[in-house]
Amino acid sequence: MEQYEREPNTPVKTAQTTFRIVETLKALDGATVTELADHLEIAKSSAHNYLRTLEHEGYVVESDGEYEVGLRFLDLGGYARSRERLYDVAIPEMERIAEATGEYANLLVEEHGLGVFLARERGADAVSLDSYTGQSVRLHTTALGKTVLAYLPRERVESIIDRHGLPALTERTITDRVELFDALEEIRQRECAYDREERIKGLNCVAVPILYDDDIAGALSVSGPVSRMGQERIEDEILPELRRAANIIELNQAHS
Amino acid sequence: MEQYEREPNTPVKTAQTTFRIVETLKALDGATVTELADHLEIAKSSAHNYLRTLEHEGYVVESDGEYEVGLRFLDLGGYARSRERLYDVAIPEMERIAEATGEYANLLVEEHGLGVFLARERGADAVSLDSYTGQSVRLHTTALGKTVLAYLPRERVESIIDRHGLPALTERTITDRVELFDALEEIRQRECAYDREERIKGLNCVAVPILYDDDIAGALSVSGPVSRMGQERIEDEILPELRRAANIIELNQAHS
DNA sequence: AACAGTATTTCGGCACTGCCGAACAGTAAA
DNA sequence: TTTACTGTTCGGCAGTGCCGAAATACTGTT
Repeated sequence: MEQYEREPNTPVKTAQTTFRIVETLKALDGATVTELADHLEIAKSSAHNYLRTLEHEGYVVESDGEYEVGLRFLDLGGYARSRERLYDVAIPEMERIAEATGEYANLLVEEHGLGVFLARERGADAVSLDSYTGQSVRLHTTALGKTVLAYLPRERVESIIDRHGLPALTERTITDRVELFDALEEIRQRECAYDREERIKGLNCVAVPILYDDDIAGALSVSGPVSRMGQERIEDEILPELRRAANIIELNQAHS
Repeated sequence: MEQYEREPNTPVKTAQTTFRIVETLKALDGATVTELADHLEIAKSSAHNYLRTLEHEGYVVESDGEYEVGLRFLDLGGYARSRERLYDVAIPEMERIAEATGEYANLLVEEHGLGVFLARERGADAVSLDSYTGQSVRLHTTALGKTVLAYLPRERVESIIDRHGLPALTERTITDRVELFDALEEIRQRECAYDREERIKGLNCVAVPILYDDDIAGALSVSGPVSRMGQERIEDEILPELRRAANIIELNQAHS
């Protein structure tokens, strides 16, 4: 029996707080020493020491009192992404989709039970939403994520739900376990997933799986405003485009 | 007198080693517990504890013994980038350049004395090089970086050199202080910078500055193989394209 | 099967250091 | 000047990161 969760036996607590601090800076969209200390309930002096070292290491930037997440993380993140072969293979196809549909084309992979947007290609008519490349999202809140879940072994899905729960983002988000598994079953049969304003109001999304030797490698989607994402257009124009792209990507992934 | 370097008075050493570990994972392109311990000269048990906690926090991924930098960093990095207004403004112009020239269009900003590739747009003929979005590079090794240096106050440049030195990447890299300052002077007069195989052999690059209220906000460039980047083409086709784009970007940066 | 030889993981104890609270300094408003 | 708020320094204690050794798991080989 493979294990999906390994608790560290002797966790390095300082490393954990280090990342808690950076994540808090992100959540607060920048913070001062006292703001951070208050928010994390640690001494001001401790917050001060952490922020200063992080700044010195180049992972945090400061401008008159406000500390911010630094671009240095983009180096590590970009490197991690560059190692994903799926990324290179998918980009040209995504450009085609974005051009053909005019909407956003999105690529997502799973890591540690969360979905990570590996890439987004912007079409001519695409509305810019408050979403960015690299963003990690709950899998059950997007068409992309549900697609990935649908093709993951059931016990894996269970353990992901155990770990991350099923929090709601809009009133349409699936928050019930059995409801989710029903949806996943449907996705497997239809071989595509929908997101009808489950993550962001006014935004619809269709996704198809990208497989690799029967395993799920990621998911590909097109997203756009509800007004332009009617059922007819999805079935007649977008889905064929997505399936064609997914197929090419699957074939181009070298079986090493 | 503004200070550009602030040594933390009481550095959180564990936070420093945490990042040293992640950076080492990147440098070694993945490592096992023992490889990491050997490389950093720490006890295997310590390496083990760090890696496990980092994995548990989601910042490192493990697959049969090999630990790797995780995609989680892309979330922080992508967030940091999304906060840069320059990014949004520049993307459409960079797409135009990439399409018009067929080469790579690149955008770089400075942070902590290093250059960070905020974006790269790929043209039709662009050769893929081992470079990725977010990569941080030494400023003196690229046309983009030299452009930024040229428009930075002199004492700032001095302190950057003090901190990061002038290491060579190819035999053409500028490694001499006065030579560099001469080059910067020339760049200011020409209002553009060249990179003739100073960072990567076989690769040429032209860059122009993007200013914001007389301060340097970043630099924009086109890069391609030496064979296609002759002086005539640069001056007749590429530079006008770059200057036009830089101008539009400068105007579109809202002066708030 | 038994084995060596490799790796990772656990364990216990010491020294270090991360943590806090209080004192100090610097800034802006009253 | 006083007040109130920051950010910063300092010293001492408790917690924990660190190491080395022992224990366990994994290979592939004989």
